[in-house]
Amino acid sequence: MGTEESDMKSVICEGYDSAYGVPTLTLHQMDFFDISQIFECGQCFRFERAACSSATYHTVYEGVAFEKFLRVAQSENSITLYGVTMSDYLAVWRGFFGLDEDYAAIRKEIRDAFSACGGIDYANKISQAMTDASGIHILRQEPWEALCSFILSQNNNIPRIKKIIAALCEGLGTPFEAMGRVHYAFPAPEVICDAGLSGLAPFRMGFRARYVLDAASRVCDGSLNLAALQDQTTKETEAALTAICGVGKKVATCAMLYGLYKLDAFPVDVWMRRILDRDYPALADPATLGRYAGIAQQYLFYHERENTQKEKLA
DNA sequence: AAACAGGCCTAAA
DNA sequence: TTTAGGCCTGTT
Repeated sequence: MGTEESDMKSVICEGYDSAYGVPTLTLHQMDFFDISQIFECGQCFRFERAACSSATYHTVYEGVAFEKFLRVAQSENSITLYGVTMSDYLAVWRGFFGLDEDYAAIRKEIRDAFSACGGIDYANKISQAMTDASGIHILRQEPWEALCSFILSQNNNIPRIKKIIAALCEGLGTPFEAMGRVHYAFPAPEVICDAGLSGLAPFRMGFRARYVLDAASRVCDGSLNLAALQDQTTKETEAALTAICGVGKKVATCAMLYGLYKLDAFPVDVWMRRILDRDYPALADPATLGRYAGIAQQYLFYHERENTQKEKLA
């Protein structure tokens, strides 16, 4: 779907940052892209907002993905990636950020799908959410990391999920140096298998530890092949994932949307249940929302969280 | 202090 | 096939 074409819309400039002593890549004309929304919509647990004293940029995030550290800064209509060359960008970050997708076209398709389900009323409601959350992209994360992360997310809150994952990576992940600091890759399934329950204990996963371990052992013994699942249908993949102890429909759907890039996967958690019952009662099955249903879900989720936060402050 | 947090498992109807 | 409890742990 619109690969080269959508890239043409942004102008890419290679540069150098003397403060960090690293190459940079700046992408201009970034429509429908907001790192704050992307990293605060609950899809990713390893990126945090960083201090930003620059006059050029208003927001900075830092984190690790694909065993690489990334610092990314955003201004009104451009982003700068630190420590990134053009080949890094093409190999990793372009896909990670979903910059090969045409979000304008996706949004149109989502609106049409909602219209087909509930008429102009539903179309207008989803359009409102898409306007408020217009900078959301679904990240292409590592399958194993996403699966683990969402196993850990169950009956848990985001700050603690982040804390557990950070501890897990520090404890078992391979360290590497970048931009003057030490960072940690997400530990491979083999490492988690070797650690066993006792090795995982320091990370305070609680009852989720044996779930993570079961997932890891299935990957290690070959009964679960995450890479192969990328080519399977969403339904087949869900069956394979829910075979893991501690992985139900919701966790499996998150792993598919965020880790296997199945954009039609529509996770229904307690929040989404509430939203659907209240605003889209005629929508019996989210699967009818088409191939970008998962992105629609993300718009709805972010929009809802923003509004409830505003209510709290008021 | 009791309840809750972006579910899932198990036991019991 | 659907429905209650309980679950590790940390916060409010």
